[in-house]
Amino acid sequence: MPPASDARPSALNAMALSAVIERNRRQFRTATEFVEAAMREGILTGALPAGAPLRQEELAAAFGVSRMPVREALRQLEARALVEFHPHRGAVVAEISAGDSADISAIRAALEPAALRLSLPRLTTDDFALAEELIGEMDAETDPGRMGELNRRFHMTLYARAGRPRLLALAEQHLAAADRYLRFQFAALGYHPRSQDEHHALLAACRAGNADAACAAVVNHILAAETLLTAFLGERGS
Amino acid sequence: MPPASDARPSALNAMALSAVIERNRRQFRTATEFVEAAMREGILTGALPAGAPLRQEELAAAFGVSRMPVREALRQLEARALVEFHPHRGAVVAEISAGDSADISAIRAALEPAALRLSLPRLTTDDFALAEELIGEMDAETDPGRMGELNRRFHMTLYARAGRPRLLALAEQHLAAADRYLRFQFAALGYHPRSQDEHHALLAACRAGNADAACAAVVNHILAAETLLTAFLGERGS
DNA sequence: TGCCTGGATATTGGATCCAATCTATCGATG
DNA sequence: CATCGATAGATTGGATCCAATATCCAGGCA
Repeated sequence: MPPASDARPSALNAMALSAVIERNRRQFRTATEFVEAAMREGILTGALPAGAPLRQEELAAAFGVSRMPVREALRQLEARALVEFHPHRGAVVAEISAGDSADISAIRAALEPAALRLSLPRLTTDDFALAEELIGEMDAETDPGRMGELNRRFHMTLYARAGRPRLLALAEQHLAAADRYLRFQFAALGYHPRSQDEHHALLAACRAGNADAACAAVVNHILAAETLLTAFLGERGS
Repeated sequence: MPPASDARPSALNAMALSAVIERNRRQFRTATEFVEAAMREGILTGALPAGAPLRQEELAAAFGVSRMPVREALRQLEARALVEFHPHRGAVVAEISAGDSADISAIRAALEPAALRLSLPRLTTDDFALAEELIGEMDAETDPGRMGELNRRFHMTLYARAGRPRLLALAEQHLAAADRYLRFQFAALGYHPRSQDEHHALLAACRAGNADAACAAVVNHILAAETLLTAFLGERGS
């Protein structure tokens, strides 16, 4: 049953998506790619909140295409566990939960140290400089969306030299998925300053070339955020 | 005219797919699910070889459906990196390469120990018995397809109690992807008996409740296969 | 003779149309 | 008055149809 009153708020606020839409209408060769990218960004940034019903007709109208590219995009997102299909009842944005958060954290805690260990020996001083710059930008950032983006770029900068495209894609995918949760926490609790300390510690270990310490720092960083978030989600009973 | 001089061998041999098709036509609620499952199995089992062009019309005819479910299925498989789209040139089964194999092995070597570590404390004697039975079946198996299936079930049995659905799905997905490569090696080199020793060692460590040893055994097992395969693929220059 | 150009063909990408089915409202009945 | 059932509406799943584009082959030209 939908939330009692408020029958169907048509949770798709075209407003939130319009920014994504307008930005890069021409950037993609096919409409399907465009719709897929826009919807993924919409889900990850929270413009499409968890549980929101995704009506094909509505989305098609919002994107100015027919239902078909929307359907194909939804299938791709289903394969990425970002949307769920219910037979003849349509698709909804995948729900978030404490269990799912723990799941994603476990995956991150497995993938990211592996990527870092492969990448670390090949990182250059330019990479370190970029990573440090990104930490600095995070200090000044207040918008959750930009913060997530900076955090993701910081992490991926350190992993970038791993030379394993699939591993990196998987890591980035789950880093982005974690963003959904971190944004949630960010909005409720505000920015946790210890995170920045962890970023500095991680970068320092990388600069020192200490792979074990760096990997430990990454895992610690991931699990610390997870602990914080689990407690928060647990309290809300969600 | 479709046949013409048969310039393109139409690498899709409906013969190979028919087994998959006939087996469970009724099992799926939607045609898209059915096509997606059948094609995924076809790719992973090698019935659809790497590089094979996937003509929508042809697949639709083979499955007895229209092009639309095929298109949606192809999009899902694209998201799983099993097929590649070339604009206006169609989709092909994703190529295999030494680099990709190393990529998948790196992912497995990261995910599977994590899953095992979570699962190990909760494994029951029944689980161990099933795992041992699967090893036994592998001894007698000669068909590469069944062998891959048994190997996958053996591994997943040990991870099953991790209680992390996404982590397990990801692990199984990459275990299946690795199967594509192992089948390749299997056909060329025959079965490598040391693999069974590794399976026994892994199971023994699990039974002893020694998480560190078990994880080390898994990683060793994965990397040993990878080393063998990389050498083989490297020789062929693929 | 070799290369470039142009048209024919095949195949995909996208739109529209139809059928199946789930939801919801409204009415009948115990 | 509550509960159950039927009918109407909405929405998805699938099929067919049209447009856009890449490939292929033939023919002309340097």
